Amino acid sequence: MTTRSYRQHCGLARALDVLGERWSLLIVRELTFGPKRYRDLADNLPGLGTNLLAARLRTLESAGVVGKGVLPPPANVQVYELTPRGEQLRPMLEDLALWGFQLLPDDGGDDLARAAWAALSMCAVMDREGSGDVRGTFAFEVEDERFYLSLTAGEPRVRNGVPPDPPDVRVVTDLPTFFALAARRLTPAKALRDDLLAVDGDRRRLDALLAVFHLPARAPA
Amino acid sequence: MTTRSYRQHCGLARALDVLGERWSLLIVRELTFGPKRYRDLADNLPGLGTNLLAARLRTLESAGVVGKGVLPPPANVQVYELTPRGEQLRPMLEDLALWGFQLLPDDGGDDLARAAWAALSMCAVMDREGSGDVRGTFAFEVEDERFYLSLTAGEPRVRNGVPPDPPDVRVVTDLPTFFALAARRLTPAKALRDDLLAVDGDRRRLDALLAVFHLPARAPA
DNA sequence: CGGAATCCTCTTCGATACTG
DNA sequence: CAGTATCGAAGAGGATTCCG
Repeated sequence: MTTRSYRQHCGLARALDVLGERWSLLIVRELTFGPKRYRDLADNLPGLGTNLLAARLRTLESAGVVGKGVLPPPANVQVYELTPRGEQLRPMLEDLALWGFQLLPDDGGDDLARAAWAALSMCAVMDREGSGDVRGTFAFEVEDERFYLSLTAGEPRVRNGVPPDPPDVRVVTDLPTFFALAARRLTPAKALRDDLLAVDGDRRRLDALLAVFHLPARAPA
Repeated sequence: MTTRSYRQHCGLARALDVLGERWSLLIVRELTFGPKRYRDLADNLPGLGTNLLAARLRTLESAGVVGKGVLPPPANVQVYELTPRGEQLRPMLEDLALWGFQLLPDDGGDDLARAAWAALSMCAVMDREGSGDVRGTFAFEVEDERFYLSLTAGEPRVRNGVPPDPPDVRVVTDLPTFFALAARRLTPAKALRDDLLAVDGDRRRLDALLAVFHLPARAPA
């Protein structure tokens, strides 16, 4: 498996030698949410064959973008995680996500959707335009997804799993409601009234959070 | 030719549906230097088959990233150029170029090298870290390449061809010397002494320009 | 059972030849 | 000059099997 190269002495071409193959950047996206095991990566990337996943991880590892780690006991399982060099890619992924967001159809069709992916774009917006005075840790449970958004210190971040410390707000909902809230087609108040949403903690923090999320408008091709 | 998609309702995945195929971002890179004809694109992207180039241009065009234009008379030839949506990609290309730069081998091997590609990274550095009080238009003639760097108003930019107005400084050199200057392994003074470089105009401006170009250090894999 | 290597089919890529 | 047509080679996708 001799890795293909553009053979150009150019930073962009070199970056694409490492990251430009199919699925590579989506693997990096998954790892921006925190360390993941092989199986979880495969589950979040349907269509990616197990042989390719292994090959991509090998390529990314030898380029110093991802590394293998071991979760602390009692888990003791092997996980893949971003190295510092991989973490450097986060702002580029966010920029690309915002750029691509304008090309997304309003209706997702039957495409796979994950709330954490939308949360990544939200972080990107807050990174770039500030998050006002919204602070705190927000734990989300959207169908089978568990992730949390921390706006405590530094940059906003989405991480998978449950927060290490009790969150300020805990939000339980389903995927359509989450997307409707993010797109501001629905207010938390109305979602609560219709029993589409459950909130633990200070609800006003959630209102404040959603007020900052003005994702860019979508423009059709 | 039904264009392949990741089928994920995610901005990044959508961006990669459009830009993630082989060669696409390098085509965009070429067009960041200004409008180009089909042949010039093909010449700068060896290894890219003409059928693929046509296919990529079609895909990029239908995604609203590139458009067809016609050069003003008497040229009257068809060119491809970035649309505003394509121009939005410039900062991401620059970020990726800087990220990939650290992975470039010191010795280019027998990879294709272009001075304009290095100039793109230089612009990226100046974009991010400021260009001090360096101002002006710098025309470069590096072997068969003609491009210019403008630091007049707004952001630094590299464009191919010759500047519309007479440049403040005109620099003629060869590729190894250009790279040595950019990497600061060589000073303009010494290059001039060794007859590797010719400068028209205020030479101190060139010194000032090169002083700003501290490209990131390269770290091997 | 999770983490991969193997096999096989299908699509895409890359190079050349060809056409308006 | 600006593409289209063609074809062998390489890569992707899916199922299955192998290892620990």
